Amino acid sequence: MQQSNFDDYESPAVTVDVLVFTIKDNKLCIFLVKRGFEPYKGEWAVPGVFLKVGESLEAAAKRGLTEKTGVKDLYLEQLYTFGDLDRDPRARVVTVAYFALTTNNQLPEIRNESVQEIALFPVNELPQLAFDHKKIVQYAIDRLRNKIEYTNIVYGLLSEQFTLTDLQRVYEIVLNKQLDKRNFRKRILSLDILEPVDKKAGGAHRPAMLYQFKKREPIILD
Amino acid sequence: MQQSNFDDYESPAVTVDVLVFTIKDNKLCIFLVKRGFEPYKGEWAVPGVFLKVGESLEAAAKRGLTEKTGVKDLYLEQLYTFGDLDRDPRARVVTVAYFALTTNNQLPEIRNESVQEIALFPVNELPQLAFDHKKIVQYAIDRLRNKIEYTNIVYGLLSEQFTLTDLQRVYEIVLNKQLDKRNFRKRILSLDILEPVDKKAGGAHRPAMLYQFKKREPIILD
DNA sequence: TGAATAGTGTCTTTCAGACAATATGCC
DNA sequence: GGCATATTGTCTGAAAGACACTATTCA
Repeated sequence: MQQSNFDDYESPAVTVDVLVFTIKDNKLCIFLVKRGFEPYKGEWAVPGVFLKVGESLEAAAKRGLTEKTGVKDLYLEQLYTFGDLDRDPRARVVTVAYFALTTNNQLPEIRNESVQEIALFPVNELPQLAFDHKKIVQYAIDRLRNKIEYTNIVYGLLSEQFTLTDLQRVYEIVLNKQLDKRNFRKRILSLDILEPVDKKAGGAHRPAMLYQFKKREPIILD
Repeated sequence: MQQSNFDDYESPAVTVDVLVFTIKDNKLCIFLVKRGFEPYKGEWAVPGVFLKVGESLEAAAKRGLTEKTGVKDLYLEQLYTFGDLDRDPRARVVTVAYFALTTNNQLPEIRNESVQEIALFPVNELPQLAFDHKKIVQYAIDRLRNKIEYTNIVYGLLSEQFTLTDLQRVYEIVLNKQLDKRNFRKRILSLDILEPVDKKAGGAHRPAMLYQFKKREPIILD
């Protein structure tokens, strides 16, 4: 970045989109909003906000979360920046996409006139999406599937205490495949990122040991 | 992204910075430019350009490569988007960083008045850098070191034909550690991404088999 | 005591890593 | 023949994957 005269250039607009994932009814779901304005009015889209000049990217992502979905995130990470020319029919818009994981799968009240409706969609049953949002969602799912293999970010999809069966179920839902119970437990416990809480879960049958993450912050494993 | 009135928002400026890596004198090096304008006039920086409204991010990255360093890239990938508030003392600037790999380590003529000088620096002997570019360079090096472990992008640092010793040397330079010759060859050949060219390299002693990549395009291994 | 879930161990295969001797071409 | 580089295989330990039975609690 060298040029010193800013006025020589017309700037593209910058937005920050947030892909919020959660688990509901044993499905990996994403928060989407139904647009209240043109373009794509009435269509479903990933929630997003315009970046303000006095606001960091991450702050904008958190604002988008709160303003549009009411969700407080547990895990937030920058995904990718999408800047194709024809993404937005109105003008040139570059969007910095973030993805977030949360255990809060309650739908908030709509707090913004730009949004007609908010809903959770299973990622396998997505509606038609505005802009290039289908591509962005798929990119995020791929990232999530990769990243739970070598980090501990799955904590963002679990309440503080959980059984190993709960944990395995989350992995199976995200990866969309079944895992062997013994191998899963062997591997997870060998990572040394969990600690038993020594309480038992109440339930209809044999209670399971409860665990929690030693640290609920991102760790790269191995 | 919902708001439909663009004029409600003042846009941050958007730049695209390009981190071009190559190997010279058995060192991993990066192209840097000495700035011709304030701020940071006379300091070294990563080459970059303002994103034009009618230009895709990748096109801007390629333009930056050519305008500032004359390099034609072999491999180009988006790195990360940096948007801290205080990155640029003049105004709010969001930069989308790309990193590129090339075998061309010739210094081009300076073709742009915003650049006083162009030079290659070994990544272990970096000068003081303008803006937050030190952080960005480190981020790119980390990405490169990770990514040559599970992709074939090292092809961007090698001429079309090379010996296994050449290839091993590149890995050792990038990773900054020595590798066992037998294990390296075993692993690389088992990946099935190389093919022998059946010529021999001229040299002072026993000639080595020449290889080339079956495909010189990004592949994720395993 | 039956139903449902929790919890556990062995064997095999694969991959990474340590390690050194022989082969070839050129001078 | 001497030198410099190329090329090759075995052993060991660790991790991943296939696979099935026992233990515990509650109704």
